Amino acid sequence: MERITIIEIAKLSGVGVTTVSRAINNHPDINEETKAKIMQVIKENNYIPNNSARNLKLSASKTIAVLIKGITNPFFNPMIKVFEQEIQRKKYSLILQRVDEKQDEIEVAIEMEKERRLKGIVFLGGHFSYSVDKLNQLTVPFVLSTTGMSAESELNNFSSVVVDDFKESYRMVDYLCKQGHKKIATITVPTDDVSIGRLRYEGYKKALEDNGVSVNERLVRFMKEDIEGYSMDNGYAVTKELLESQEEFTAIFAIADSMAIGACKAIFEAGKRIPEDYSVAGFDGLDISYYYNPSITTIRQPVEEIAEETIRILFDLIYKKTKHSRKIFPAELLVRESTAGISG
Amino acid sequence: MERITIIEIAKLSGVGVTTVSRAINNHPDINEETKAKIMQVIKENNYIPNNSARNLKLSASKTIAVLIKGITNPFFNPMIKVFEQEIQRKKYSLILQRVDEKQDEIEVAIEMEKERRLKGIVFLGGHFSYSVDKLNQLTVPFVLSTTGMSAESELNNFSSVVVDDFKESYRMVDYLCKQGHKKIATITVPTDDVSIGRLRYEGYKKALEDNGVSVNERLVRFMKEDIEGYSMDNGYAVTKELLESQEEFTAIFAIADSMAIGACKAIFEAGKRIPEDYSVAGFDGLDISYYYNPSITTIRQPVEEIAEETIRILFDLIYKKTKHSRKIFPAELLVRESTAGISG
DNA sequence: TTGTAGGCGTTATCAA
DNA sequence: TTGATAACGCCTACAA
Repeated sequence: MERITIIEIAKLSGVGVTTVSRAINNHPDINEETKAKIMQVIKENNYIPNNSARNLKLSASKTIAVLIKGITNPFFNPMIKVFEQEIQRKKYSLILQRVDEKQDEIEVAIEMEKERRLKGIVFLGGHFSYSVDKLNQLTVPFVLSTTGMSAESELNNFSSVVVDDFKESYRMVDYLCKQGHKKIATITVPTDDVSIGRLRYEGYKKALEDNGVSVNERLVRFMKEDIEGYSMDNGYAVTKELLESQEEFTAIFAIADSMAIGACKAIFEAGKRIPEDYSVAGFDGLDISYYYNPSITTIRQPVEEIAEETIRILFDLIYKKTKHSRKIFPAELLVRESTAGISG
Repeated sequence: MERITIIEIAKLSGVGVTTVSRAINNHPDINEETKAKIMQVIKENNYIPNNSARNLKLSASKTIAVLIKGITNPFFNPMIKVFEQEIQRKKYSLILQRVDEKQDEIEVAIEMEKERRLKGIVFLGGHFSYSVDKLNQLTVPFVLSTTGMSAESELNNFSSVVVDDFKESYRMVDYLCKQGHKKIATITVPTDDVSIGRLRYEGYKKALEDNGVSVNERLVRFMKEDIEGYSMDNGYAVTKELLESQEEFTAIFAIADSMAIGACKAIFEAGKRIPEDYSVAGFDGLDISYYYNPSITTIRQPVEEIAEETIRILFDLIYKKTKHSRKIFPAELLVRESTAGISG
């Protein structure tokens, strides 16, 4: 099976390559009959234009790339759906690109921009390490969506749509405190981590502090490095260890729903009940946090709205040449079955 | 920020383009010093080779494409990990390509093969509709992994790695029957569906039959068309309807774990218990089926092994020019908390 | 309405 | 060890 080019098609159709090109790309100046005939020949020979050649020649294509760090995270699923839908509605096409945990998303983006002639980029998840000279290589507009950022100073340099991880985390832990909990464990990221996990951890600490509870280091548990981060397995392993340590606690706050579910399993295995013996709280608002038994108290991020706003901003950037804009969505505290108040 | 080409780099380095190309691609015949100098210039100018031009020129690249139908399905997560790992180990690079539910994966593959000069392709999930002339357009080796196939006759025409969905489904329902269940409901795919869901449904019917139970149409429930297929939401909605129908049953077999979880929720909401009032069984062996409370009885597909075998076969096809080979893995019946026997 | 020819950025051939 | 140059397949002035 040899590859067939536009030239063959032209010969077979008895026309010039230009005409074939016109037929393919729906150009106006072409006789309907010749076009039909050409399309016929194309069908018969299973001709498919070579995209590399096309991209090489074309200066721009109507495509948006969405780079996802952690594509296996179910948190992104509803967002991806919105992206597909909205981008299609704008008659653009979407390239979904997974970025490895260790990969530098900006480098990937730079390369993609050249190869695919992108019109815009969405960075989904991960932590955005700021690097001016790299950023400057990105010539097309981009928006950060649910991406962690470390310092305030960075905020004005690019567009982003996020929730306030610190504040929302604070809200959850504050709620637990108000419910009478004083010994609140947490499953969080190692202290050298700089992702959103870090912000959620800070919120935890501040909430305890404001409620007159001092942080008990032995109740602060870090994700295991040798298990996939933010996974049920990790939450399970950490909680199991915590339970075995005999350190007393009445509630546990996992900085992600997935880990909260792992925590539940460990608690059940220890023969304890939720929420009678331990309250469990998560973060994100995954579907499974609702379906789990007991349903899990969590902070729901408005993922659809975030995704929609991300696209809106991106296209504003593309068409209206607007400046960077930054949107922080409020999240929602969903009190469900996995937490209860305590008296005493 | 203008795009910079190899020519600029050549000028800046005071050499010819060929030399620059050599430096980039680690060709042997090049002076180390000039190479170092060129690399320096490249760094300084943030030059990145244009992949379109490269692909256009190159006849082959060491890349494997994995096309996934339903990328949001957590079932594929562990498989993707294996693919990444194994393909990297072979010094190949991997392109993960999501395929829309409505898209024709073969067409996508054909286009990708031309554009990216693929060495091999893996089709993950979905249903493989057989089409000789399309298949013939695929000039590189490919393997179907956990992909549904409708007729026996198709089996010998290409390589595949699967479990026997019919048999494994049969095994589960047979187990339920042996546990004393006679009124077993199922959540399955609409009858016009031709995916793996179909095979699992057939297994259900056969098992009932062999156990002397006739199929009660009112206990055969189809996924809702207006809700995402194979989702918790779908399992929930269907089960809720079933419960409200007052039709009696003692067990429910969902052809996917996700739907089994939705079923559990509906049952809990109705104030019933699992497994005391209803047994619930799933299929796939997702992590969450273990973590759920109660843990869910399911058929675990050996996903890692399937993924490894898929890659092994693919590279055999590529290097050894072997003929099509077909591997069927046995799955495992995991009896857990969500099912119980009944006496009656 | 159609065709010719030049160029997109890269690599490979061949000669120097 | 290096460099000029011809492809790779497509699109688009420009010419007819």
